[in-house]
Amino acid sequence: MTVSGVEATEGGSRRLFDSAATIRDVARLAEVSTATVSRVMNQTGRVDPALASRVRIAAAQLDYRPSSVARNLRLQQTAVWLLMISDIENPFFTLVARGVEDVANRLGFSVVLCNTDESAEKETRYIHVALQEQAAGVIISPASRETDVSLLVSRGVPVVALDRPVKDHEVDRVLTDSRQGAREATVHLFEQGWQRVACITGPAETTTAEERARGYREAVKEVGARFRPLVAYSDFRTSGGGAAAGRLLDARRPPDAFFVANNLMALGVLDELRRRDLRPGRDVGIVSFDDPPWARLLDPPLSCVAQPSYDIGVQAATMLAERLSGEPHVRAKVDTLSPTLIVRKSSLRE
Amino acid sequence: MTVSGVEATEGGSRRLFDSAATIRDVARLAEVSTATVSRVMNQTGRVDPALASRVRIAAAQLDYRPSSVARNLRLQQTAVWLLMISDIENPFFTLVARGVEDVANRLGFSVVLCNTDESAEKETRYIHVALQEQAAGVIISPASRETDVSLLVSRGVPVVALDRPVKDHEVDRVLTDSRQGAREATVHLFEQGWQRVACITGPAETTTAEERARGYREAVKEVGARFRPLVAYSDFRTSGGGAAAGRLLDARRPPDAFFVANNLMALGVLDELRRRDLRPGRDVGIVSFDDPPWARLLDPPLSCVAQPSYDIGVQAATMLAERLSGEPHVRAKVDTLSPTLIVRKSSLRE
DNA sequence: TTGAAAGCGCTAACAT
DNA sequence: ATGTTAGCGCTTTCAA
Repeated sequence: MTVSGVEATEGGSRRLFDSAATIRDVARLAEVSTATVSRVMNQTGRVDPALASRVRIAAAQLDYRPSSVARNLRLQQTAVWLLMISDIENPFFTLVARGVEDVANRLGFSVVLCNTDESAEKETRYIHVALQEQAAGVIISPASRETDVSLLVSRGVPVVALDRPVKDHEVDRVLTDSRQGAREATVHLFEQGWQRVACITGPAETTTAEERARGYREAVKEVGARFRPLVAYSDFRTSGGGAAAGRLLDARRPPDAFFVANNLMALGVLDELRRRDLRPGRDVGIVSFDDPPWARLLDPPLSCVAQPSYDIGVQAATMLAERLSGEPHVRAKVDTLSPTLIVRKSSLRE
Repeated sequence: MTVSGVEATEGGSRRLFDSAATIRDVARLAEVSTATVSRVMNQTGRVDPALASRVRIAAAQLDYRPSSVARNLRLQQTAVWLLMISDIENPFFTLVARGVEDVANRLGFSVVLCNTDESAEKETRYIHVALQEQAAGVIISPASRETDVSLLVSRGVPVVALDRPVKDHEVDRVLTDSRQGAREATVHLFEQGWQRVACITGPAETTTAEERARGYREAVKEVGARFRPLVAYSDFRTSGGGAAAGRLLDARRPPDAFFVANNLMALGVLDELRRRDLRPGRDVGIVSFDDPPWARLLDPPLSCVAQPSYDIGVQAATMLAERLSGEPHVRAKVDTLSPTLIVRKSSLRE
């Protein structure tokens, strides 16, 4: 933006916009040096109370707000965190974002939300943005396990991985025990008497997708099911989930139950089931990862593997804050939170 | 963050982190002046092809990325837009955000998402952030009609209001015709034979809440209903919607149908109905504003007044871009989009 | 076409 | 305790 706009007119110039007061304006008005103004504003160094109050009055009078741009340039650091999430439309991530934001704001940091859309390219772009804008720290839910944050790490920008780990093992991370959640959900479905439980998971590049498929496979083995695990890889999106369910149901031996690896895909699966007049709890069993706000409202209500989304955000933010204030040399911290199986009617047999 | 970290050790110092290459490093390596490097990087001014390629090679070699912080300070402007939305958990706003983002990115702007939580205080804080960070422009969904963006306007920062107008009438805005949508929805409910249609709307400070209540009232009058309009003011949140529904249903003469002014509150209302064993389409009629992704999945599916959310974002972003490139003196533009009533089973009588 | 140099607004080392 | 001043990395005028 143009902070101070001056328009040339016949015989002179006219102010279009107020221009922001600078530290020099304040210094002039308070009849002190800019150094003193800086000291007063930042509460650094000792300043005579009389001078200090003159400065404060001048600042107020001019509605002075320090330019963070200039400050950042001088300090070579900002108070901004970049939060890169893979899908802003996924309620799991919006809740995580809230957790991050709440902690960050309390500590005086601003959070910039970036949508990577599970795209490695967008991800790379945003990593460069973080570098360019001198982000103080980055919290990222990586699009794939190949996501490379070494650029950030080598420049000394603390990184915390969320939901999924990154290639670089020296990066802090907060994860959900996907495997365990998936296993519980699958075992539960078998225990309810469903015979052929299938799994619809996300892209194979993501560890969450793999771990959830793995937990499912373990469960299939554990209960001694007499069929090969049925795993459909999809994309963690609504449409993908529906399509995967369609394919599975069209097979020669269709499943009679689904463990779906996230809430967006569950939406698609449910849609497909409805289209085929298959009622959860009667014709098919279904459990989804995540516990979106609408899960309880469905008829029948949707059984879920709930993650502590908000807490995941809080935890990640806390870790980042520790890195920023603490020793840079302690080993990477890993925090694994446990999901909870919430049994509702969609997984029970009527 | 500390871009270049040097740690003192016994008898020397050791680099901890790579430090970013600056324009001077590139100039030195390419054996040209910083001015030339700048000209090459920005494609401004003519530069001898030989020099230019030397510069490009040097830049690549050093993995040089211009510091946007320094650039912003020099130019007194950034390429960042602030998008202030009132609730990140509301799918309406996340879709809007996508629309804004897509346009912004195409034009080379970054979008910073800020959550105001319908709080005037947070809103004010973020307005100051925008000023301090020298945002190129601001798109805001104001918490109330008292929201004061004059600070931005007077400093020449273009503002576009979204979903709701702001006090200052000279601000561009893109709105949905709430009144019309509400009227249609209410009339539709009456036409289906529901007798006492109530309205659950948002905070009275917001124009959307008022307009939706107004459309409802007009409809009540229009159909010649023999009762005073039943309007419950709530907070646009899930819990608030449920509470409002509870109060209405506990009254001496409870309603038999609801027009709910947003999707979050509808979630709460539906929850409350279920708790009371009131089935939409059989015991009560219900239409909600917004068309969240889960609306079709409910049983019965939820009738909605759908807004073109994504397009609203696109439109707002386009307006902002026009302001940034165009004459600052044209009058405020207002764009009002029409919502669409989508009839599903929740509003029909079985 | 190219380079030297000023300056954006701020902080901090140094001098007083 | 306060002021002077250099300089963060960049763009741009001005001079060559």
